[in-house]
Amino acid sequence: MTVRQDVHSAGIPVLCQSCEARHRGVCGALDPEQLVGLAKTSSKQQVKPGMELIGDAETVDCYSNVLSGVVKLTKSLSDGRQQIVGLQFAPDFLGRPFKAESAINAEAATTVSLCSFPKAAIERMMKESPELEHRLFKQTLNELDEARDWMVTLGRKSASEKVASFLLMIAKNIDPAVDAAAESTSFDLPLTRADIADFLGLTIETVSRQLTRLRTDSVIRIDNNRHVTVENMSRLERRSGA
Amino acid sequence: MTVRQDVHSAGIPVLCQSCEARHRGVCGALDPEQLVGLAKTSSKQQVKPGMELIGDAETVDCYSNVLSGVVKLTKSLSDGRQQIVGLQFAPDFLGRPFKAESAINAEAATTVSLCSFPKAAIERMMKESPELEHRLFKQTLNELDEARDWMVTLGRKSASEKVASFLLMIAKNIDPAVDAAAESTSFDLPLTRADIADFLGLTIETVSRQLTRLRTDSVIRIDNNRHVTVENMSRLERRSGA
DNA sequence: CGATAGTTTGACACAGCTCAATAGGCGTGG
DNA sequence: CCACGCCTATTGAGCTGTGTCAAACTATCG
Repeated sequence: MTVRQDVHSAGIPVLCQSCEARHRGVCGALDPEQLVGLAKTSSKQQVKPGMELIGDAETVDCYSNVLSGVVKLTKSLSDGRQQIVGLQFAPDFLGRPFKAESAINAEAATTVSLCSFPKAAIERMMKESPELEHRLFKQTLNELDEARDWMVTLGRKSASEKVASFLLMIAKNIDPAVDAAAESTSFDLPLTRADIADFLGLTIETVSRQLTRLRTDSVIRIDNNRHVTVENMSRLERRSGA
Repeated sequence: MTVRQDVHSAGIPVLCQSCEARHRGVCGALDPEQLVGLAKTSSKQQVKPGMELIGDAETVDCYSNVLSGVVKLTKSLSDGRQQIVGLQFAPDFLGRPFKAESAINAEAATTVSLCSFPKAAIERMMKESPELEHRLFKQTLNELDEARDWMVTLGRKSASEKVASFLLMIAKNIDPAVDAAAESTSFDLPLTRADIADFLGLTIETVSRQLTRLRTDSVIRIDNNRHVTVENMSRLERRSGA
């Protein structure tokens, strides 16, 4: 994508010009002047898979935009059982407003690039600009809708339906254009089998068995453990239980 | 509770004067003038258990405050399997801002009293008063936190831990003062066994068995099927898996 | 007092878990 | 280029917790 220097990007920090968070994310709420102010204290960073971004019960002092990659939000029981309670893709906003301590863990599932700002800067800007708070509110409502969708999956679907639902969700996130009509799609799984298990409330073994079942039934193909090709979208959808 | 006509309630509609939603709910964001405006179009109503408040995929044209009782938010799969994805107590706000259609069902679990307003009135007021939107945002963040807590319960806890967690949650909601230190508490279950099963992703039978196990282990007592006395709060907590 | 809806209890089946062994992918170093 | 080791994923065998189906029990209300 070429960065055009036209009326729309006049006065916008270089950092932000081609940034997805400005187009579809929360930064879209800010005018050039505010962007400049924020860009002064913000910093881009690249994070390797497995790195912890926010620790449970840790004081959080920065918020971030996810620019690429996938972040997993997890919660754990005292004995180590873990559950993924959310996945964040670009250009999601990462952080829990109005709370000093995080109740969840955030960890890079893939290589992730982030744009981080000090907590205080965002909170000041939220007071000045109702539009920013409005955008964050809308994202939170979407996350709540997603969380509730997954509660149905966790509570009421069988293992094979869970795995099918997961693949569908990933396919739709990677390529928002795909739907049941599409013949086939293909993508890299952003999660390991262990992560998928933590996301679906299953064990690694069960996830693996269900994936091979989908493979032997030629609903999907799997290459190199990570690359999935959905051969037949509508059959996958029928297996998702929705 | 007597309604005092003092400086704090000057100009406030009679309807709102002793209303919990004005004290702890979203109406606290409104000034007397706005309350008067809203009260003109609002109406209190009483709803019997089992009544549907919002239908899935139905156009919603009113929002409500829950004034008493418990509302269950549910989602269903096409074959009838059902999952409760949220419970709302007074003074929660009921409704999904910025969306014409609801993706979930809302149903009275107990007798519920509501204060309802036209959707348009709230949305107009939200534009005028950032403080109102701010309160709704905060409630949504809390609901998201709760939803994620339950995802751990749904995905990773055993049936007995689920039932214990459910009893703890209800106890804390009925009497916010109780904690592990408290010797015992007692309350009426706002849900039937079938509802509890739908909430925990279990069957009626499993819920029943786990409740009798808690009873025979004298962690709780049950009278008339609905009234529960927690004999030993900390033992219940230990069984909840947290 | 019977009717109805909700709840409990029992016997059995099976989906998904556990433990254990094998296979495959990938980077390192010879 | 192959050999090795590490990590991740797959496959198998057996077990167990929870679901299923059916029957008995209880509360509530006309």
